[in-house]
Amino acid sequence: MTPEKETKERILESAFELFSSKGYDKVSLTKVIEKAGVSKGGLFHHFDSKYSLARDTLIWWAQTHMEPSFFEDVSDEMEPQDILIHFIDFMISMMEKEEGFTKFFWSIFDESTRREDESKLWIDFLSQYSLMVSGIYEKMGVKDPQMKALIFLSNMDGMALYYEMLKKTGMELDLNALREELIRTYVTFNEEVKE
Amino acid sequence: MTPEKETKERILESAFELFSSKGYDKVSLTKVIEKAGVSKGGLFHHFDSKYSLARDTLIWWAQTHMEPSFFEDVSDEMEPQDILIHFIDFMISMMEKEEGFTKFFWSIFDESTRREDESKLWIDFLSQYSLMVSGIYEKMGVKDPQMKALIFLSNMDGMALYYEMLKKTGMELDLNALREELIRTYVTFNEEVKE
Amino acid sequence: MTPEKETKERILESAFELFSSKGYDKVSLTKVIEKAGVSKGGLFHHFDSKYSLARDTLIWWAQTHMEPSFFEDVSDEMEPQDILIHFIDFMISMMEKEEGFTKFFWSIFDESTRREDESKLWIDFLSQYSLMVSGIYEKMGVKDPQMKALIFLSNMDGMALYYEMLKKTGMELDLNALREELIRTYVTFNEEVKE
Amino acid sequence: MTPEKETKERILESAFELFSSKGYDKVSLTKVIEKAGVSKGGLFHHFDSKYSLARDTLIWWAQTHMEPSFFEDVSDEMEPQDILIHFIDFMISMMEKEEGFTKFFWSIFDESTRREDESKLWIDFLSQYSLMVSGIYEKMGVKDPQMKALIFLSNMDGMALYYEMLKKTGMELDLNALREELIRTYVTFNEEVKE
DNA sequence: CATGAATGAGAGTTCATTCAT
DNA sequence: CATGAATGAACTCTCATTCAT
Repeated sequence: MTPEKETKERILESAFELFSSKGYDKVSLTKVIEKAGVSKGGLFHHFDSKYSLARDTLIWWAQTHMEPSFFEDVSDEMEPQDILIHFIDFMISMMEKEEGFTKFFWSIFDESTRREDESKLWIDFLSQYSLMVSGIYEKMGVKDPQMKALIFLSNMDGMALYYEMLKKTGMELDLNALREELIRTYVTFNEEVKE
Repeated sequence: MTPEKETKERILESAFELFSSKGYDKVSLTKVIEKAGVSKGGLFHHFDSKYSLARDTLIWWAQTHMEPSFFEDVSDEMEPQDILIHFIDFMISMMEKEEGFTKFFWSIFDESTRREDESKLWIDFLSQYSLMVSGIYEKMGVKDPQMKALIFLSNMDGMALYYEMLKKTGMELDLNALREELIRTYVTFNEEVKE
Repeated sequence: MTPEKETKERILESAFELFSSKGYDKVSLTKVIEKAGVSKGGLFHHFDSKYSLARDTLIWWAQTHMEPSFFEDVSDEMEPQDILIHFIDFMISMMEKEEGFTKFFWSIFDESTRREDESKLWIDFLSQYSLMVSGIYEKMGVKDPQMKALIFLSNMDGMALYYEMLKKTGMELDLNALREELIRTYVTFNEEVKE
Repeated sequence: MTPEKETKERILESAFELFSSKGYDKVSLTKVIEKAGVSKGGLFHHFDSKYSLARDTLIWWAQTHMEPSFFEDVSDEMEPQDILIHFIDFMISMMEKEEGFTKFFWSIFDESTRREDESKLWIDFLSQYSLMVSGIYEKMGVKDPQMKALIFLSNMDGMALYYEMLKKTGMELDLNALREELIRTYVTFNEEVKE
């Protein structure tokens, strides 16, 4: 590895830790450089602005940490239901390991609208999951697969926020029970009755 | 009305508009006083700090605008399912009318965790809805009514965030289709098959 | 005098001294507040930005120091030539007393174009002198009075710059000789020969 | 041409364009290297500092672009008046073609005073024109030829600044009328009456 | 000769908060 | 009750300059 890559990566890692635990507005670039062990100028040599640092950090993290760990266990031969369950398990493990990711995502999305960043970043981000899930629901014969997918995905995000809130207010959430109820809600909702 | 009340209320209204459209961090008290037409000192006469202004604004708004409009149409004699549908309709109308409310709520909750107090406030806030919804699911014979209620509520919040995101990225959401799919997911999930 | 006025005036005085001796770009707001004995916030309470501080300082100084001292000795009954001589004397005394004024003026004008400040400030500033001088040349029967006025005024500015340059390079300028040659050039240019 | 010369010349050309259009302080070396297509290190290999780049750029430009085009049409056999007219025409063409040159010159002179050296440079620069013009006025029998020359030269500079200001404020200047009035002021001032 | 990563002091600006009036 | 002048720490960002490669 060249020194360049090391520095940039050190900044990205520090930035991710800070942004995901505090959110965009509560992180100062001074904190980032202190954590990364770089100078002010060093940071701006690699990133144009705070916003572009945050956006690049999000993309970098999604591409290097999130997507590989999600897609490596998903194959086309899997049963639709199993992919949904995999998704649920994946989100639950994300809640546990990368607590602030949801907050990070939303705070940067929020900033992007303020900056009128017209990139299709967010649509693309959502689309890859939305298409997959709606495809599954289509196979499962659900009436409005796209809407179902949207409800499912928004619930994953909402749940991650609730998980953090409950944790911070001192309430433990039984993740196993959560998993089972999510499966009942989104996977086996019409099987219980059938059988 | 005494002049004092008028001033305080003017501040609360201005604060709500600003906080809900921009979020806690992006609103400066200078903007609030300009909108409310009061002085800096006037604001600090009524509120101890920016945080307490935001918190009081949230509570005030929930008590005067949200809760009355929610509970006025709910009675004990209603069918459980109808209360759920009422809840869904209420949330959808909130999404339309008070766009930023969810963002406002979360940004202030976030801020409160930095202050390490007030956690009871949020538990109480959540509880009144959580208890009601889990009570309904209990009557409906759902396996884990509390978890179902949590999933339902977190979905309402997640959906509100998605609604804003989609709107800002230029995508329209068919609220009628959303309503029907939410009803299928949370109300009639086991009826479709029965009949 | 109210305390408010004192602070603002202290800032304006300090700003004028610094801006006129160093020029817009070489003055930092930190230097201004140190000289004025105010805090950063105090400065921004009275002025919106560095540029508006500089612009307001220029206007303030022109209105309180320059224009009164110029116009108090000018009356409508004066001979046209005497007004021109008064103007020349005035400019020479400005060169001596307020060395950097010309540099200050041009550096702020330059900044204003960068900011696309569309105010008619500069045209108004120039116009009041231009109209007066061209009126005089009209009475004197000069062929193109407006152009003559423009040449005269631009020479006053150019001379002020040269005066500073020569002083800084260690060369003294005989102001009496300058005055006489300026009078020959702009006032009595056709009299020498007549008589 | 060696590659070195090409690089250095590319830097000088880019630097001149930028410095003359924006002035010393508003040009960053990053802009210069971007325009010239060289690296940071490459620039500092050829020039010791920003100031020395600017100073060398000014000298280079004067020697390669300005002086040749001025002196090539001037010969010792010309009538004194014709040389003055040539000077006026030259300045007017400079105003049109190389708008920012005057601003560039003054901003670098200003910078040099902060360095407390190099003053000889500016005296030499001024002297070659000053001596020439005062020599002409001596031949023409003017009372104080040196002062007249100084007034003439300072007027050329002042006029260039006014020309830019008027242009930026949207006012067109009739350059033919300007030329004629300048000739009346500095060349034929005592002829009109004679005849 | 040339590169570009890295530095760090300093720039203009924002903002919650205080307090004399 | 209300005013708004004043504070100063913290913010994002710029820049000339250095130096290992």
